[in-house]
Amino acid sequence: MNNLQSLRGMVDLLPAQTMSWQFIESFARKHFRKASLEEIRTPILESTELFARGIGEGTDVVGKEMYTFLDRGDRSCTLRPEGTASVVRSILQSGLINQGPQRLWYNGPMFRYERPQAGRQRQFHQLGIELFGFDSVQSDVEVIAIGWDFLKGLGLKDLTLELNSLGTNEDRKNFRTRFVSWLEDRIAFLDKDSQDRLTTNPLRILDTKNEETKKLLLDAPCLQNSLCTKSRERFEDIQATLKFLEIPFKINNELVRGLDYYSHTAFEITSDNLGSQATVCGGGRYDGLVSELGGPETPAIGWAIGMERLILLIEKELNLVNSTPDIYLINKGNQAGEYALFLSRALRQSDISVEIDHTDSAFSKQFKRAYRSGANWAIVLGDNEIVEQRFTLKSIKEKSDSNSKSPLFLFSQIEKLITYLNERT
RNA sequence: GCGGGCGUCGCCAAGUGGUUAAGGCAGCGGCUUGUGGCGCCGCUAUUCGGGGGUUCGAAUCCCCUCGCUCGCCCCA
Repeated sequence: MNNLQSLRGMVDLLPAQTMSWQFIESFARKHFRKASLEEIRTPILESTELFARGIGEGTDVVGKEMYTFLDRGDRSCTLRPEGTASVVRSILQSGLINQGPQRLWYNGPMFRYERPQAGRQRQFHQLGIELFGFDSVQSDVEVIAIGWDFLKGLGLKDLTLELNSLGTNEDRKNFRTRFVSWLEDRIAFLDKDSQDRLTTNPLRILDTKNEETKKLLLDAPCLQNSLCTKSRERFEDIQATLKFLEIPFKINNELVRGLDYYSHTAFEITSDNLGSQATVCGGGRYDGLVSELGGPETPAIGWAIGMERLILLIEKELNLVNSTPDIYLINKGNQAGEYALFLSRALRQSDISVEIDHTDSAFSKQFKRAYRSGANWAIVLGDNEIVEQRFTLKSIKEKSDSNSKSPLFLFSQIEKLITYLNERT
């Protein structure tokens, strides 16, 4: 291997993959348009402070996963690790926040300094939506439904919607106090990771993978019991509304989103067809974020889909084929090459896609490539055609003998050819 | 940051101490100055991720290093 390689965790999207990406992106645009969401595009680079304040100093993302550096003016800059903080900053800066509720979507690269594995890269892409200015139960459910319908609409199966409520900041504070003191009494029975988290991020202990700790936690105080009546009723309303819409879900009380700004509704859509990183869509409500970043108190809710994970599912569950040209233009000889160029422009102007063979190699080779190109038709231009002022059209797809007697056309009759092709394809 | 697996041609690979490193795909040329997935013939790695060591002899054994990959952590 030479040393000109992409950086670790930064991957190229080769022609074999871009078909799937385009498929998802165009489906997303249609889907979001129907949901009356507008696209927003924000810079990839932001001030470090935005993420530190928005995501939370104590989180792993801010603590050890950010691509942060000083620019030439000694400002601390960070490649965005997620989209929400930037979107909030943008609507505050532009004043959109004062123009009524906002319904937005975005799509773009995000960066986190982690060890790559299946379904995780250092540069990855998130497709997300954010609604600002709504606090109703219905707005939560609409956001979930938009995500659910999007993934279902793509044709994916084996999806599970997992749901939890984190309550208000107040609820979580109360729970944290009870939970930590309960754990401190049993600290000796905790695994090492959980002991560490007791001081850094105790709520995440609920997510432990350690079997012993899991058993221990069965008797632990749970967040649900610390929710105030209002929070609890709200969560029940969410569930009832999802049932009304016939969107299946599973309550997962261990679901604790890793970013500080979440409150009330938290959800993930997972798939069995991913590796250990099973979450394809994650989101929730974050009523405190806008004010945290200096704006007016504004309720907000959204989600993000990991594009690479979605691609994994699409490639596994769907069968997309790369596009092929309509016509492969075989030509040999300098003059034929010039005519081929001329002809290709006329055809392309009529929305017919054409691939020209520029190799000037033996006709037999060019035919082989024509076949492999996947084109339905081949046009042959050589000395004979030049002399006789015509070209030969052959069907590649229908390989019958009659095609060798395909009609001939004068150069001046390109329109006839176009009509003919349109009728045949 | 911590574990496991793996690096032989553009791609997929066989080869586990002994003379010139299989094979397949793709590519190029020919059989066939101009007609189709096939067939046949020929060409394409002085070298096995990189560096050092052991040995008469290393792709094969040892050490170091780089990279990829899967998992932990965490998240999309």
